[in-house]
Amino acid sequence: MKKRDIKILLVDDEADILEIVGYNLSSEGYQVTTAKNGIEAIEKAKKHKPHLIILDVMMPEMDGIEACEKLREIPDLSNTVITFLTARGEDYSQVAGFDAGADDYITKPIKPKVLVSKVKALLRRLKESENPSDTIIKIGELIINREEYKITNKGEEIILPRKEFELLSLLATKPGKVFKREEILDKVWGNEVVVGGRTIDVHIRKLREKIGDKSFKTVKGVGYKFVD
Amino acid sequence: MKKRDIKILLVDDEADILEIVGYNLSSEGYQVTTAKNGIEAIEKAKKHKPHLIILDVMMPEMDGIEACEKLREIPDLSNTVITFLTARGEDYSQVAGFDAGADDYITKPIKPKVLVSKVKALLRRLKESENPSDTIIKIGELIINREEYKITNKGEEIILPRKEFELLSLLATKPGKVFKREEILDKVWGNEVVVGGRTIDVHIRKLREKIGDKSFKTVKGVGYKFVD
DNA sequence: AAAGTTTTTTCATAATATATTAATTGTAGT
DNA sequence: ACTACAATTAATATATTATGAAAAAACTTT
Repeated sequence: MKKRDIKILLVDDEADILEIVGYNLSSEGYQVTTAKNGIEAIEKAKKHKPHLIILDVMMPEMDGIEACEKLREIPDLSNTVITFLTARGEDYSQVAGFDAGADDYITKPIKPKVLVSKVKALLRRLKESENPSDTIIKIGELIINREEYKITNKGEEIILPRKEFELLSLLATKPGKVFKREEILDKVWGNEVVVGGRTIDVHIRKLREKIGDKSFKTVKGVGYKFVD
Repeated sequence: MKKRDIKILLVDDEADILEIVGYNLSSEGYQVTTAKNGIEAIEKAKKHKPHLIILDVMMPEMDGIEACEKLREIPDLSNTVITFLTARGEDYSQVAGFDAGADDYITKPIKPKVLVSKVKALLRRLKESENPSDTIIKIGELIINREEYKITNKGEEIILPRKEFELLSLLATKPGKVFKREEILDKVWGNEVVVGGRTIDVHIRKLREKIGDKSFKTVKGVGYKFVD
């Protein structure tokens, strides 16, 4: 996601703060919306679906904690990061804040540079969870999550030992392609390692048991392929 | 960060200078460590991870510039400010110093007041850039406050030793993700440090005892993951 | 500086999961 | 039906982790 597509909602009852913090974030390229109390915050949050909400704890009308709880109940905002603005040393509000569903807090007095770098950090977190691209391989009903070393087949979670996992990963990178035994040994075992001729078969068999017989096709004299 | 938590490493071959400068900084409330040559400086820097290093350019054994280059290569010291002590008018060493990665220089003869105010200025810079990254990590009932080095599990506060804390922090940054042993060593221990193969297991065990057995899943042959 | 405490690391051993082999049976393709 | 290769099964070997206890190192307190 590009920086200028990131929306931040800034909530504080002091106009000064809205202005200075808003200015700093805007000049970083973010889209900033402001609200001056909890009620307004919820309205605007529903409307704009911001990625990050910066929420003052002490506010008239509806305080930050209450607002946070309400915000957390809005389904569209489940991925939104919420951070509190709190006076230094207010331990109570910090703890209550986390119960209410906040992700972080920033202490007043606010130093623009600190704030901006904190915002960047929070949004980095957001970005990371955004692209699970190449760590995940999906074929039909089968999902291979390389990061979590986890397989999901027809919604059912399967845990495979390392070699099996890697063998499956390999075959699944190109469904339909026949992988020669040699190639499999090379990629899964590493070609220095010498293993007997039937080792691959055994692993294939285990995969067949766990994933499904028809998914693995034997090509006699050549190798194996994974089919959809 | 509180003043008394700020560590300064002072490096000079002249005992007089160590004493007078050290005294002035200590009485300002900083934690001062000293070294009398470059080699010792590197050892102590690795050990103490100072926030500021004041380094004499002219020293026996290993001169300041060489030491500075070496220091800059230590990963833990990437945020450390390094400043040179140099005789007035030694233009050459000043230039070379910046190439080597110094942030500032102080000219001899040293006037304590000037030095102290310079140090304060340098550390102010540090504070602003102070890594405000993911201060809070929250997973289910577990809250990790990296700023305060504190864990709260089901409302109960837990104090963990550094290594355990850092290991937990790492795993918790991506629940579900399997962290390879290698990666863990790299991020928690720093891969220059060599520890035996079973060290990670032992730390995981401690975490299991303290946080809960089911939260940590081992993936044989790969590593460990934190699960919700 | 010494004694005590906590944390970190190591090491040996047990427990377990995973990988490989080997022997046997099965089967597709000529 | 023969043959070459693959499938199967169970037994065996190997690799990897868990655990307990204790040494070493790092910190604290006196």
